[in-house]
Amino acid sequence: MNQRDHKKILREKKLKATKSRLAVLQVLESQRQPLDIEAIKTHLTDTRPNNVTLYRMMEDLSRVGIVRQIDLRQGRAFFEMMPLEDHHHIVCASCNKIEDIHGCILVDEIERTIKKSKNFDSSIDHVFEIFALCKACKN
Amino acid sequence: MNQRDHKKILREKKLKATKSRLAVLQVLESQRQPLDIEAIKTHLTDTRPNNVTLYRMMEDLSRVGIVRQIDLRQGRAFFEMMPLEDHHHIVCASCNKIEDIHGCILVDEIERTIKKSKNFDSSIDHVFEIFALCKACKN
DNA sequence: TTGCATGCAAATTTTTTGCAGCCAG
DNA sequence: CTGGCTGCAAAAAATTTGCATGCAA
Repeated sequence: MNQRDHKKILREKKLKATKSRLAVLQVLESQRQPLDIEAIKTHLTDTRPNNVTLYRMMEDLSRVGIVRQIDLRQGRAFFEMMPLEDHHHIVCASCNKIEDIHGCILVDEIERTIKKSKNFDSSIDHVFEIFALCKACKN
Repeated sequence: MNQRDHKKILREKKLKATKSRLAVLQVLESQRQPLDIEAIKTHLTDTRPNNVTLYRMMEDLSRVGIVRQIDLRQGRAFFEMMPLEDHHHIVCASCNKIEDIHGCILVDEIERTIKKSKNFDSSIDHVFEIFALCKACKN
């Protein structure tokens, strides 16, 4: 994904392709793991949007499905690019190490679930995180 | 689950069976849906622990696995009794309505995932929430 | 040009910390 | 009795709001 792609994606969602947004998307893309607001700022070199802007940005990007919000039980929100191929995380409850879960088969499960639901008939997004103690922290 | 059971559960986890804790467990048990700190207080009739106490309580109860923490993307933590038979939720991204997902088959998926992991070999807990727009909010 | 985006200041909300007093075991 | 639990005050951290200015389309 290069900058041109991100511009296109933003435009399709009726969001302006501002420098800040493109920079943030670049960071999320390259880091390949959930980042909180501070971490996003850390990785931004030139353009350094205000925290308020970042919060509003992440809200907008989440709403239109360009990024997704992740809860790692650390008292604040984390974000990552909405994955093309779905994946999730195992999080160490002690040192917060994150390992990706690939090849997840939840799509079918979600389909089945929605079909049985009485209030819902389609899903926007989902989260699936496993919390555990990593081998290192067990000692 | 009556009060005697809760006492036993707390003792087994080396936590004292105080009035506050028993009252909170009673609330979580009877409400059968994730509650935040304010909601827990609302449902407490006589004993009304301080917010600080509630935060510390939920941390302890989560740590030992009596309750589990849920993220509903509402900017604060929700809690529910750790379910005997695993279940999860579909949450409306607009009105926050919650519907339970029963008969979830994630246990096997988690087993498989942990087996493939290099940093982890067992799990404490997991979350699986689907976010969607409910039929009412789609209009 | 025009309205969405951003920055700044300030407020609000959520969660944590320190310390003194309390009560379950 | 005694160490874990709780309350109160206060601080810290995360997130939101209002308004003036800026910039993408």
